[in-house]
Formats: sequence, structure tokens, C-alpha cells
Amino acid sequence: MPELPEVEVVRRGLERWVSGRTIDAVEVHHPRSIRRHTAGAADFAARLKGLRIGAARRRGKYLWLPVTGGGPASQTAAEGISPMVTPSVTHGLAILAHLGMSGQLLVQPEGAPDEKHLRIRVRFDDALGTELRFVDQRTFGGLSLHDTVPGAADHLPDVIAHIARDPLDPAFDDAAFHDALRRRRTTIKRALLDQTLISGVGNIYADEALWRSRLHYERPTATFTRPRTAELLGHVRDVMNAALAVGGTSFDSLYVNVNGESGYFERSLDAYGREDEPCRRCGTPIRRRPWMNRSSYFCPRCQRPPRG
DNA sequence: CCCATGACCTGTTTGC
DNA sequence: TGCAAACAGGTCATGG
Repeated sequence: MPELPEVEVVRRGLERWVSGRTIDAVEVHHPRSIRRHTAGAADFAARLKGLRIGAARRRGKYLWLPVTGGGPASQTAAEGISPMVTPSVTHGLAILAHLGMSGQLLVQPEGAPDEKHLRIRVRFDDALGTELRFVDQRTFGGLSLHDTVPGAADHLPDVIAHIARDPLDPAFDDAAFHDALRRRRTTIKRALLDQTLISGVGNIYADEALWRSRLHYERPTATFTRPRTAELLGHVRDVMNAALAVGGTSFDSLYVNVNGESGYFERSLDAYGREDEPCRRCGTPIRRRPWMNRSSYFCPRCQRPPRG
């Protein structure tokens, strides 16, 4: 289940093995994997041909690859709706990627056998002998091509402008996050998973950060003090950096880096997936509770539920 | 606007 | 043994 650390590992792999290369051809094997590209598979493939890939970027769980070399080509322009409205000089293009639940971006030797769930193949116009593959069992993830926000130095795709900065972004505003928490009438885990408040946190790292902070997942955000928010953010950053240092968390073969290798953070998890195992602080068995069609893992002693 | 919930998707595990 | 239900859960549309 790729969250920020896993996506960052993939970004680094793309940076090393894909950035700077020019696309020769794209094959779309499953339409659902390009569903966010509303102009369809043929348009996606045709417009990528000949483009050069720039530096790989990430915000939260989203990845993107700025591309250059094509003509003016927003989706609306390509559809012929209003080709004169958007001057091509004010914006760029980027390939947006989201791994969803089970998506993988793999750099494979050309001619390696196709994976069972190969959805998209990108061939390059060079002699390096490798290609980029998007493999995705559950098809929650996908690729698409978008205009970038005019003037944005990071070439942010316009369709993810609503996604908040992530806690490892130097420009993340801790004070603004605290103020937003105080305004919300919701509970802390919901807020941590809300990608418009803070991005990159999913079910695993939310439970880990809450365990480290000794906070129950249903604590109302309106009860948070500035120091409590600061401590929580510190634990979010610590656990993500620790995971990043060992290549992320791999529960099964569904999360791997671009070279197909797993991460090793699973063995360091304190709460997630540890139902009935002793809390590493106090020895009380960790509990699992159904929560929002998924699970929350917590220590019933260290993380007391809020009153009421 | 704010917040909560269901739909989407497939392979594996669990239970009767 | 076989089948069904539960489970994994990120994002977005929708409805209160």
C-alpha cells in the first residue's frame, strides 16, 4: 500500500532510470489505467510520442514527470473545443501517476516477459535497453497527461492543485495545518487521511504516528493544542523518514521499487498489522477496530479513547 | 461549504 | 471440498 515513503522511493528510481529519456511509443493495455486521461488511450499514446521526460516530482502520494518537446496540446485543444484560448507558452505538460493500492512503476529490460497485470508500457527512443511499465493488479492507480499550473516551478499538474503539501515538503506550513485542524469538526485520523489538509499519509503511517503520539484515532481535532499538533507532526515526519531509509513498507509483493525490490519497514511497525501482539511500550495486546471500511490498530492502554 | 459514506477493483484469506 | 464473505484501502462523486 504505497504511501509517501514508498512513492518517494519510486520517484527516486524514476529520476535515476527514466528522467532525460525520450518516449518512442506507448501501449495502453487496460483503459481503466488511463481513465483520468479523459481524451482516451489513443490520444494518450499519440501525444506522448517524441516527448522528453524531465525531473521526477512528487507531492504526497502523487508522482509526475514533466515532459517537453511536443506542440501546444492541452486536452481541450486536442479535442478541438477551444484551441485559441490557452497560449502554449504559459504552461507545460506532465505525466501524472498515482499507484493507488497496487500500482507499480517498473524499469524492465525490453523483452522481459509481460507481467500478468501489465497495464501500460512506455518504450524509449534510445539504446539503454530498458522500458517503463505500469503494472497494477487492482487498477485503482493510473497514468494521465495534464497541463501544469502556470508559473509553478515544480510543474504541478493542474488536476492535483487541490492536494495539500506533504509533511516532508520544506514549504509545509505547520501553523496553518494546526489552524485548519482547529477549524475542523472531525477526528484526528480522518484529518490525517484528508489529502487536502496534509498529503502522503495513509492508513499505515496514520496508525504509526498516532501510536507514537499516544493519541486515539477518534480524538476530535478541535481539542488539539499547538504543542500536541507539533508533536504529532514530528512523529509523522520521523516515521516516514525511518521508512524511507529502509526502502518503505512492503506487506506483500504489491509494493516494490522500480527495480522490483521490497522495502523493509514492515518489521519496524509498532501498531499497524499487529493485532493481539504486545504493545512495544507497555505490553498490552494491540487491538484492531473496523473503521471507515478499513482497520485502525492501536494500543488500548497507551492510546485512550476521548471521553464522550 | 462542511463532513461522511459508498463505489470502484481483484486476489487472498477466512469461515461455514 | 466448495462457495461466499471478509479484507486490503486511495480517491472522488454524491448526498445530507
